[in-house]
Amino acid sequence: MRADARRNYERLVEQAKLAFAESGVDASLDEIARRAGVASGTLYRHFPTRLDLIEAVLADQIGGLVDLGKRLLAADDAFEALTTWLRATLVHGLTYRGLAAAVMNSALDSELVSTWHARLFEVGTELVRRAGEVIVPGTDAEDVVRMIGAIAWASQDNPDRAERMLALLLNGLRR
Amino acid sequence: MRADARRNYERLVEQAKLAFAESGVDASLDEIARRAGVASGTLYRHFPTRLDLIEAVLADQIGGLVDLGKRLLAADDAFEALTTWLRATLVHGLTYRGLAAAVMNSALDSELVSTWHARLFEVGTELVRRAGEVIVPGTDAEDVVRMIGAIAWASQDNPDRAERMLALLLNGLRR
DNA sequence: TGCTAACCGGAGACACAGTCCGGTACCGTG
DNA sequence: CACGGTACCGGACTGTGTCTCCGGTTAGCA
Repeated sequence: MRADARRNYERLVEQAKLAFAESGVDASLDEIARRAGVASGTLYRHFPTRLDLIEAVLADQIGGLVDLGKRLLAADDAFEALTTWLRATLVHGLTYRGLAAAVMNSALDSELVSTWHARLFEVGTELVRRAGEVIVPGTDAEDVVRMIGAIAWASQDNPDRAERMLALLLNGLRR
Repeated sequence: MRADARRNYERLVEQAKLAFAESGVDASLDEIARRAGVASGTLYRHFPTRLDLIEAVLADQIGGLVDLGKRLLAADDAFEALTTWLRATLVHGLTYRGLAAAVMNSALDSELVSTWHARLFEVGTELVRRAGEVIVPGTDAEDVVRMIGAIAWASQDNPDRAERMLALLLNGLRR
């Protein structure tokens, strides 16, 4: 990658962070480009879709979550591990307004796309399966993962509500 | 209302039903107007917002749900009544793709708006409160109502998933 | 230093929600 | 029945945002 390209990439990620924090992940891409001092064509070249930009912005956070998930896969208490992962993922989903919707609509429903979020949810699915003996029999792992996305979506701007909804889900998962 | 206005209103509702069934409630309003043989200005005059059109299309269904809810308020088994309402509302939320999102984003988050859906959810909130002695203490009624919306949102096009998620919620509500 | 391909800027195409003004249709009254 | 007035109409137009594409520029390599 050329120096100017790298510079523009970094500027875009930086301005996207600010814009997402201000008005959610649905912030205008043109506006982000303008703030970064690049043309909109440049933004699309680096980030063909909005999710690409989102994931670039959240790369560190998602990477950390995937790592956490992998560590939890080695934990003894499967339910506790699952709880920790669910909570961490829920908190992640609340990072920016609209993030849960963007991810659920793009990453999970486009089975052709391999994304960071898809990897994150794979780990989660594995944690659900591993807890299989201590949760309600027949629980579909993907259901649980989607429930977290749904809770994040329904409780945007309200971490307390998110926590309460998570408690409902956890209670519902118990045998 | 004049005869031509009534005619146009009915045409719009009819075409909206078809368009929503085809491509969800996010179908282009211009396209619906075109299909109804009226100008887009006419559509907006009758239905200032998309939710107005949605509710006109679903007036009968929502009315029936509100009636059901009121009947359930008189039922002896509060948990059973709540379960019935939650399921009926969830099924309603799956009527059209995107309906849950449209409703949750518009009706519940705009506290200034009195809509059919707001009334539906009021009844639900009341049913949750009424079941207070048989569900987890401290359960926030609005949390539960929003969970239904969230489940509908996360399980679009997949009634089986919706049912499983509802089961998780119900299990989570039990003491 | 010169060449070339990676990369850029930004005008423009496209889609859609929503507005507004001159024209038309309907309905009520005489 | 005819007329007048207002409810209602059509559709051109505006605004916003996503996305494309072509001529111009820059960076990196030989």
